[in-house]
Amino acid sequence: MSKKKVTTLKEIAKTLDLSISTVSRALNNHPDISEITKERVQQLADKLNYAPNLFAKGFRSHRSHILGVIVPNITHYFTSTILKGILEEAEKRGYRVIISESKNSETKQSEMLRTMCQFGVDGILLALSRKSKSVETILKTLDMVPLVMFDKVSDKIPCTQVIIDEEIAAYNVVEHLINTGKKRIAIIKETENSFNSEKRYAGYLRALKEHDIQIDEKIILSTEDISLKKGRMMTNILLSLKNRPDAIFAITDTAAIGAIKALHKYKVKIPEEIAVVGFSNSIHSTIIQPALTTVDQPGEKIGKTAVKYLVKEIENQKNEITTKTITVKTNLIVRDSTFKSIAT
Amino acid sequence: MSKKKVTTLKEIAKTLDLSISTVSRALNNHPDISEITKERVQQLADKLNYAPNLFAKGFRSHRSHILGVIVPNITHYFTSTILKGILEEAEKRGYRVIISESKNSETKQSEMLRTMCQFGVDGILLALSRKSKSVETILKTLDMVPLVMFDKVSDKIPCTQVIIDEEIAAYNVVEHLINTGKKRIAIIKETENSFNSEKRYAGYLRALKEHDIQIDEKIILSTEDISLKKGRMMTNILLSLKNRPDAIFAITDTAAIGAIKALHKYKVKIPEEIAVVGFSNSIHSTIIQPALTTVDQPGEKIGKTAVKYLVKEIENQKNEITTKTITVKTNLIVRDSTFKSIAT
DNA sequence: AAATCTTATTCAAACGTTTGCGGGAACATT
DNA sequence: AATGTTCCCGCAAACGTTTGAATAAGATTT
Repeated sequence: MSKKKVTTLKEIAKTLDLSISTVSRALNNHPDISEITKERVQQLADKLNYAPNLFAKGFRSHRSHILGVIVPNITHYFTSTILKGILEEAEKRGYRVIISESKNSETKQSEMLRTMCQFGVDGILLALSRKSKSVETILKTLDMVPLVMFDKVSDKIPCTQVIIDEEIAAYNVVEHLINTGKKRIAIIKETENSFNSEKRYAGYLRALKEHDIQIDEKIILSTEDISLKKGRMMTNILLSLKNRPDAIFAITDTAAIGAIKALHKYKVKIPEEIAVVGFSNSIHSTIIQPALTTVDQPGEKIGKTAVKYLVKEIENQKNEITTKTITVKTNLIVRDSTFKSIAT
Repeated sequence: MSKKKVTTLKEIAKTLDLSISTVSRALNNHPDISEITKERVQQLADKLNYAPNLFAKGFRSHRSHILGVIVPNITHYFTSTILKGILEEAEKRGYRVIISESKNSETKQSEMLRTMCQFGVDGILLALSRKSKSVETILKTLDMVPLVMFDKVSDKIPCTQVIIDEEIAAYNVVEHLINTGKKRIAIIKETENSFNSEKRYAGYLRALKEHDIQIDEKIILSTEDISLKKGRMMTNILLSLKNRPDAIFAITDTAAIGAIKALHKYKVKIPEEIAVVGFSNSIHSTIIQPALTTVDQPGEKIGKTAVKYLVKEIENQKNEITTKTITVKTNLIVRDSTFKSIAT
């Protein structure tokens, strides 16, 4: 029964005995139109529940007021908080958002960039899929439509990027561990192809150096596809060392939880014997026992900021490429896995 | 530098010395066009990277090939898995998806329905926000555009609905508890305005009745806005009873986790003294100790099914209202919180 | 040889909106 | 009375596509 009886400018014009253009201008508050006709038009429009045909509009103006978002996986909690921010900010600014999952496949990602361009989005927000080696497609879309990257970015792409202060965050983590008396801090990180992991690792190294702590390769563990299981496995390795670490910094909350589970199994006391820190402040971090010390990444803020910059670029006529990098501050959240509060 | 140098039919027509209509028909594989011109046109189109202007197309055909999705909260894991399914199925069928969060506000939900209609989506997928009392706006949009509801639905709205077998799932939960020897099964549910909670409660009651177990109002607890904290509070109440339950069925995983935390605090053995079951198979359920027995809801399948039916309705010319209710099967996942496997 | 049918193509209208330009009316200025 | 201004408003083109109807040329039938 979808009777699509939509009102158009023509109808309003006819019943009010005006021209279409006058009606259009009246509704757009054009100065050429007298107040009284504006009033008449507005009233009838309201009564008839007039809504401009977005297609006709976009068709003429070459503006869709749609933003495209590509992320590896919406199911990931941190990602979903970013999306929340994106949705809110976009909506506030009169944009719709279409979302696609690249599922960590580079070919899928490229295809999506292409179809989104063709679809006519006004701009694209992109979080890189893992192992995005070739930036060619991205560069190509870059001169089709404004692009802002967030979270997972690459310095090979000249565009504005919204990220968190990975290096500083990691530095703070390690410094916190040192402050609680830890001297032998292990790290569980990803292999080189993860941009974020590398930066966190850099923060780890700097913190150790600045606090005059020897770096020991034996307790620097890398893995591809980091996960809970991997965190557990890596921790098992650490436990088998003659010279065990007294703290584990896992580059990811899930890996940290894996670490905690492994420590539980071997009845290692957390944090007394070995402290554990994660990264992300995922929802799990308060579920696990002991509650996990971690780095809170303000997802919504990242999303909002990214939209803000993208819209600015869209509405900026000059069409210049901006390559600004915006860094959003993180927060170290100290919980029982590194420092037991009196309450417990 | 966004040089929007897009190829149009006109260009192709001119360089090939054909009319625009011929080119259009050639690309759409119209039988009137000779094979050799079709070939010529196709080749040039490929070379020039021609992509039809979606606005012009939608403008004429009144089809946007966009689906609108409204959910209370994308951040909720179960919801995000549904979205994943929606995205995948929609993409496969050539539709884009725009997503909005109603944030459990009915007014926001109404507004979104309105703006989505105005925007020109071809169909809407809706998960009701909590406490959606007035279905008026929904009914109104219902005769503007095809609508399919999922997860949180209402029987007051005549449309196809994709849900899970809440009642049976709950029945299975309770039966499982009975099979493990439990005789005094408490339930932590939501107050009446939650459709799903009511159905689960019905399953609970039926299971008890069919197994000749007395229903005891003292261990039937309701709360508004169920949460981890509420789960913990309710459990505290249960623990304070003279006649404690030997199992707790929390209508929600998070509440179940709250229950487990409360039980931990009072050193109650799980499952020996009190077993705990949740509902959702959220990611937390394997993080918590002991791992939580829960009901797995196939989110992706729900999403895919919903899209399937919506698209069918969109592409069905007859425009009849269908009010089918599709029930997707759930799976009881037994873990340590009700039945310890030998391994542990 | 005229009429009819095929086949391949073109014409032109239409979708709903915006916008530059032009024009008429009213009013003020010379 | 002629000119200039200001204020409102209408005309018509344009955006890119699809599609029914018209056309032209060639093949087939009468």
